[in-house]
Amino acid sequence: MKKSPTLVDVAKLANTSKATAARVFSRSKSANVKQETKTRILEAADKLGYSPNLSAASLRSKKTYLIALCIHDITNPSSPSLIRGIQDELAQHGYDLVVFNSDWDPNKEKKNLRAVVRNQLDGLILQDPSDELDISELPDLPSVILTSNEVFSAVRSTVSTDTVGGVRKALTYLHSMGHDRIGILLGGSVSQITNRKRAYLDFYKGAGLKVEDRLIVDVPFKTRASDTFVMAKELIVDLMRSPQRPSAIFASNDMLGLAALQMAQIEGLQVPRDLSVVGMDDLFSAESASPALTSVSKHRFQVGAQAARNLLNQINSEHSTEKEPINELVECTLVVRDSSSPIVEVDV
Amino acid sequence: MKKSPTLVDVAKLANTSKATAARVFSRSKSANVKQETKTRILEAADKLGYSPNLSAASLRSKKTYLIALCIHDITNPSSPSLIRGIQDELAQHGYDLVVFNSDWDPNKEKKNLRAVVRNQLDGLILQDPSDELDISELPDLPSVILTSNEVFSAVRSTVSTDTVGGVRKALTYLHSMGHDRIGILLGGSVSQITNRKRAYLDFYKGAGLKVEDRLIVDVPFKTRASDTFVMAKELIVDLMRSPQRPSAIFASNDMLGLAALQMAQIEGLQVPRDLSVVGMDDLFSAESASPALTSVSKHRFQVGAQAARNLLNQINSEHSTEKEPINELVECTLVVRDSSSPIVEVDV
DNA sequence: ACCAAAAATGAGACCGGTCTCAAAAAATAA
DNA sequence: TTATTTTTTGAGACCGGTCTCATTTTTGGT
Repeated sequence: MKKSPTLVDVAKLANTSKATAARVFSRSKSANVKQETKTRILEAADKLGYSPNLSAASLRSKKTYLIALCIHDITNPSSPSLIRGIQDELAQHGYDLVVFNSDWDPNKEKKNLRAVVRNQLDGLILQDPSDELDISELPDLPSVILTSNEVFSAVRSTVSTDTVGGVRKALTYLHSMGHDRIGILLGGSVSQITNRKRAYLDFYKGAGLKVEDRLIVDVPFKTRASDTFVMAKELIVDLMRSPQRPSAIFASNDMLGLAALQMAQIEGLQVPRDLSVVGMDDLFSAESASPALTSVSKHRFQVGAQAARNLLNQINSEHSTEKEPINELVECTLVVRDSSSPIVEVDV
Repeated sequence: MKKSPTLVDVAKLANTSKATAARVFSRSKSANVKQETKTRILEAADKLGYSPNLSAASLRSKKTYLIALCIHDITNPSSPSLIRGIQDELAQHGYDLVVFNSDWDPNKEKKNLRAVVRNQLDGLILQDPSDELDISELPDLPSVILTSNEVFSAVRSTVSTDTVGGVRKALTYLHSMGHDRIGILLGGSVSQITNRKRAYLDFYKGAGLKVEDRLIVDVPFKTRASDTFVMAKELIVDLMRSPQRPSAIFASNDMLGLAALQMAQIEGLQVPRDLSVVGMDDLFSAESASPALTSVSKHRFQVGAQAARNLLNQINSEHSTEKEPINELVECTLVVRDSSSPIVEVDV
């Protein structure tokens, strides 16, 4: 690992000044270097194997061209498409992404935010900040928050998913096929659970259906997906074995939907003949399930892309007067597959 | 976004010199600052809301405490656990991770490697470099390569998976349950396919079984998982409908295994009674499939952790004489679930 | 050919830390 | 108390770019 050449070395070899050489490599503004000198410099750089030192550049220019993404857990199956959406958008503008996990630990979350500012990252995309995080603790840099929490949307740009609408779409779909006793599996964070439960109750009320408490199942949140999965399966069996089982189940995320499929099979229920199942997230696991799981897509890729675009706008208009935060809502889409069908008969 | 305070500001407020203040925040070596001065400096920093500028630090110290991971596609379902393995290990030593995707594009791969050196990242973990990448193009920094390609393992540390052993484990398992006509679904890159095909042929030869070409199915590689999935399903149907269908299928990755489960259901074959299916990767999708898919785990999390550990060792022993590269092999493990069982009968 | 305007180049301060080395202060020994 | 060692502190160079601003060169119109 020998010392790598610097701009001065290149300039010297190209017989020009450091400043001119710099202009060739600088990513900011107009170059204004004569074509001939430019090639001379590039040749010199090439011969020396020169590579600009971004630490030095960013020290002066205050730009690292790195964006932070703070999420809970990259292991979560919906993270990858979110990330991809962000990265693809950022890549077009020469930015790279650093991903931080908090594991749902507020302390780790704060620690990550500190790392973001220490590292001089140019922007931040923050997923679902915990309640422990006060808005005053948000670092003072361009940022987009993925949340529907009004506390944050009041002060920062946000992108959120219209999950309430998504739930409504799923239930409307099932109801239109004759299902009027629909079980709901609620999982995730407390706010997610309450949100979706409300959407469910609203729909039931609006459709003039009778709410049965036993059809509403809360699946306690566990940090490890497998744990939630195991727990979910027990609760689902209870639901399936209850005296009057529902003709359809809406799972508020695909993992719960898959658990339902698995238990249905074990319980000898045929999907969708005996039971329709609809999930939410539209993970690849839904597409590859047997039978393929009908699911509500939250378009995570688009959410990521949207957030990145918003962030880049902020970064590029930094100078201008303090802009109002922009709050965007991404619609859900129902993807119908093989796990749902019109109701056939009601067994009592 | 007002100017943030610097070390000099802190030093001034604490009534000490820049150098002393620096010692309090520097992460390298012994501090040797009197307790009293230290608290005085920390208080000053706290009052000003000081946060060290890592760009400046790394310019001088040549350390960014950032590691690069260059993979093909973060969207690949086995990426997250790999990443997590790496991050958890790195986090313990104060390093963060930057992830780059190549999308199997050699040019993008090279571009990413250049970004790694420009950004002065302290180390590199590179997944399965493309054949177009010459070892001379590898950046000159601590690195671990995830590959079993000897070209690379000769010159750099590597961590690879004993996939050949994994295939053998799966086949041995199926054979021990009476299956002697086992279909194999081959997917992924060319080298992956040839590797596993060889393992399959070796096993068949060793077990004294007769190889039937029609039982060996190559699934062409597509960049998008969904595309591969669709293509796979067609090929699998052909296999299932062939005059003498196998009693078991070994899929060289879980996606193909899931496709097999799905097609079995559509074709009216009951798994595992009519057909045993074994996958490879042990994704969460395998656990959540119906029936739960027996799969060969490649322990991606451990692979990541191992790679990270190896890398950190290199970084910490930089000064010492050029070390020999270390090549590590991670064993596979068979995870038996519900998609496989002893052969019941052979229908002709 | 001459002059104004535009384009290209160069000199050198600057970013905010780290690092070396020497000086000052404190601790310990004699 | 004084000499010696150890701990703490400070001064200032340094890392490798970017940025400003002045200077030089080129261009273009007349």
